[in-house]
Amino acid sequence: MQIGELAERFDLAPHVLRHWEAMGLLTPAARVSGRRRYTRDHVVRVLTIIRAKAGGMSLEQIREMLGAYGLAERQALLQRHHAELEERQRELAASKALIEHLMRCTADDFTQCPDYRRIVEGAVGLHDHGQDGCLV
Amino acid sequence: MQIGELAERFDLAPHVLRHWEAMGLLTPAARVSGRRRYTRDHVVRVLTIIRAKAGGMSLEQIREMLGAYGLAERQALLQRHHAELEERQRELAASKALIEHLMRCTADDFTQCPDYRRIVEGAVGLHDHGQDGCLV
DNA sequence: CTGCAAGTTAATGTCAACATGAGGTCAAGC
DNA sequence: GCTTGACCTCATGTTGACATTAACTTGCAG
Repeated sequence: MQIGELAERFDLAPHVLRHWEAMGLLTPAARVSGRRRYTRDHVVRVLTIIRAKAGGMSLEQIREMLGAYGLAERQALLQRHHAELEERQRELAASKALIEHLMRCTADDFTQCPDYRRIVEGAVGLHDHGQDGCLV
Repeated sequence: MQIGELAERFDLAPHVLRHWEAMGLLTPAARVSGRRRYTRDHVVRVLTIIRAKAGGMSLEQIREMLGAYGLAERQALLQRHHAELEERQRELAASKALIEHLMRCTADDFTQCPDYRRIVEGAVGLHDHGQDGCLV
């Protein structure tokens, strides 16, 4: 398979695959008269990269993970990334809850809505260390 | 409240707040001898920005949302962003499932693990339009 | 043989979201 | 009155992940 076909399968531009290769994420198996030839393994690898990106990993992190051929090393990386994903899920859920509240809020300027302020102020440790109303 | 204090509350660098202001996300209420003075409203606004960013919105999107003072207009934006968040949640869940599988996989090179390949190939529409084993 | 589409490398451009640095202002304390 | 520290503006640098362009080669159709 040549670069164009592989790229099209995943709706990528060919230069993206070259870029990933330059970043050390992809290693083309062979060249036929200077052109990259990809195998089924590469398909799996590209999919892995795409999925990992969708999960918020940087190319650098993905490179590490793909480069970690030792079982133990890889599992440690996965462990870390799994924790990151859960953190992201929590953040997403919080943002979504906020948005859902805003969607129900009919105030014209939502930053004035008392419910909103309660939620948002509870979200971070904002325990009001300005002790009176004089927060000019 | 001055910029340093506000920034410190959210563990931000002051120049980030100035940047957000330059991008039209924040409008300082007043200047006292050239210096920005922030009110409680700004605290709410900063928190809103932070939460929105955590939810994956770009500064541009946030600017739009904060600028949309009409109820209807805002709700439309929120609707869209809510859908985006759900899409992200699905992606995150898929990535997490993949990682969880990888954590259980004891193969030395996980791209060779049949279970993994099944999952990953099912994930995208990869209905194998290379019709035989000759995918060189 | 002649195009022409699709491949190649290498260099450079883009974009968002800051980060950093230069050079200046201002109020408080000694 | 002089230093110190937090603030100011304006300009430029950085980073990550590509996108674009230029100049060239290759494989195949007609």
